[in-house]
Amino acid sequence: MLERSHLSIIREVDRQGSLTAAAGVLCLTQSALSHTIKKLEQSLGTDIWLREGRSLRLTQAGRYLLELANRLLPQLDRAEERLNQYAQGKRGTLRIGMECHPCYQWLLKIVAPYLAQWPDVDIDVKQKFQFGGIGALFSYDIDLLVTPDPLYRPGLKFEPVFDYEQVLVVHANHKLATQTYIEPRQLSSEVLITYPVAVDRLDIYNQFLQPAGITPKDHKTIETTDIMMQMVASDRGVAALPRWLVESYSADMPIVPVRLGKEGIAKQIFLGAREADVHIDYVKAFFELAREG
Amino acid sequence: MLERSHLSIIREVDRQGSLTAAAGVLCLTQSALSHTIKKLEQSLGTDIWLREGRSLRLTQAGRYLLELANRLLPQLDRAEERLNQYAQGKRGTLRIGMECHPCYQWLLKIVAPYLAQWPDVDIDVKQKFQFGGIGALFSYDIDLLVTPDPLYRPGLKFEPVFDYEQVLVVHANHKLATQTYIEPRQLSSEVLITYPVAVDRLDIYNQFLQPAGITPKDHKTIETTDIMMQMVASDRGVAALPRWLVESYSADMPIVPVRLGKEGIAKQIFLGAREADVHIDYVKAFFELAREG
DNA sequence: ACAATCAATTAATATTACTCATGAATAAGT
DNA sequence: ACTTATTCATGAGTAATATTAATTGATTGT
Repeated sequence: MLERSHLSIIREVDRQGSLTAAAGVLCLTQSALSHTIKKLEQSLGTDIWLREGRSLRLTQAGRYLLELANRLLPQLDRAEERLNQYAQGKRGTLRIGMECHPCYQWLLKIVAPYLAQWPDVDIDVKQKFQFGGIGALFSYDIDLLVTPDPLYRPGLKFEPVFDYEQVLVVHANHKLATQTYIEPRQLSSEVLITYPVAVDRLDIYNQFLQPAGITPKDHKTIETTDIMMQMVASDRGVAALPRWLVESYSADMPIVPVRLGKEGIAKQIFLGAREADVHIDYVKAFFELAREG
Repeated sequence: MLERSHLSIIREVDRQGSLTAAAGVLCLTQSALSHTIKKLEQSLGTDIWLREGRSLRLTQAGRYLLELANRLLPQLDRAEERLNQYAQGKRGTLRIGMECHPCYQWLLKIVAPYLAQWPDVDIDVKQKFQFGGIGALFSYDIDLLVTPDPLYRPGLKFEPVFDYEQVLVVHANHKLATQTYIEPRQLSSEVLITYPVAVDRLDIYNQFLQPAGITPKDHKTIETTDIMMQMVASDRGVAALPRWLVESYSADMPIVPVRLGKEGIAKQIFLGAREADVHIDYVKAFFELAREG
């Protein structure tokens, strides 16, 4: 079998011009080299060098092998270098899962400085999971999970990364726009726009409408935050979103936030990872940036 | 040091899904494998697999190594094959991939004089590629590619080797047989016979029918040129083929070529190879013969 | 709860690779 | 022409490494 060491020998003999010199560079005795190449030539069934006096000249097969060595060895060297980076936690791919539509804007703010700080780490964001975000973490489809519902299970670690208030967003001229806060029944005549996820995972349902036994007049689902805001801005319905997100849009659009219930709905977003991974440098760094941001 | 055997192990464990099975294929005991990979992981300083119960899952470093293995091992295999041929006094084997059904006839014309000129070179023709002809070139499954769609990428070299006109071939008594050229809509009542490849890779579709928004009455696919010609000769349908090919059949069969559109469809066939190979004398010679032929 | 399967471990053994000492051939110096 | 130095090849002994067989512990499926 043609091994890497054989290719190294062929390259080094070519560079040094003699077995003895090559042996020195390769940290072997001349004898060991001589034995090795003899065995190699036997196993290949063809000579690699023509012995001319006390010097060597490559055969055709030898030239071919030298070419191969010059092509493959650098790749192997680079691979080892990279593996070393993996080993030291300096390089990797962070696959981030998002279970929270409006968090995307927040993530972007974290990712930019992160990429600058960790140039050898790639980031990949996924938003669909067959068995939920937790399942995706366990099955190694993702490495980090951004979610409002942490599920504390052995092997996983979650940490709150930011708090916010979930508010109702309505058109500036909407009849609810001037209220300090609204009650559930005031939504029974409204069109509610939400992201397309299961109803029981929407805070406005499970923390506001359902306890009061209210359903809105109509319920529409929209994938993207931008479009959702525009629907609200054209008074086609109301939506429940983070206050900070609403405020970032309200400068450009006729929309206003209204508190949901007297106390408001307080929310937290968590960042989760497999416990086994949290000690990795570039994972740890992401948590730190997330905590600050 | 990352050796070839390590890459083989990583690839085989991935293929077989378990150490025990891989050990069988690699002619090792399970224990030997376990020892080897443990040592490898230690020397790399990073795990390659996560042990989950009794199964293994690749880490990021492992996935990287698997990729490396899939890229390098075929090259090493190929090299050994080649050295074996050197050992037997052969120059090598030219493995030619064909991505163009009717080019087979053209190839045969080149191959005959080539074999006479290079008695020590064997020729092998392949027609199916898992990841396309370009992929087959990169992964060293083939050395030359005959294709109508050259993809100029670093490391590859393509050269046009012949031009021809793609024509419609119809039965001699067919109503279209006497036309100087035909328009797309004239095919809407015809049965079109093509090779079994994706529609968007057929010139008659993407250069003739689709721009005009026409589809034929029916579409049948046939593997072999001979049968296709016989179908046309028995007036069961029409086909689009190179003019020179049609003319080589038209002496024996009642078929005639008809121009597709006023200007006709001009086509070029390219011969491609890895840049690293084009200087090899017997590869260069093939290019030269192809250019002349 | 049981049998089956898999990976890890241990200790003994076999194989391989290396070194040292030496020899034969070649090139260079006097 | 005769050293002298250098280079590669060889053989025997040894050190290093790889492999095996047997066993354990854990996990999975029935």
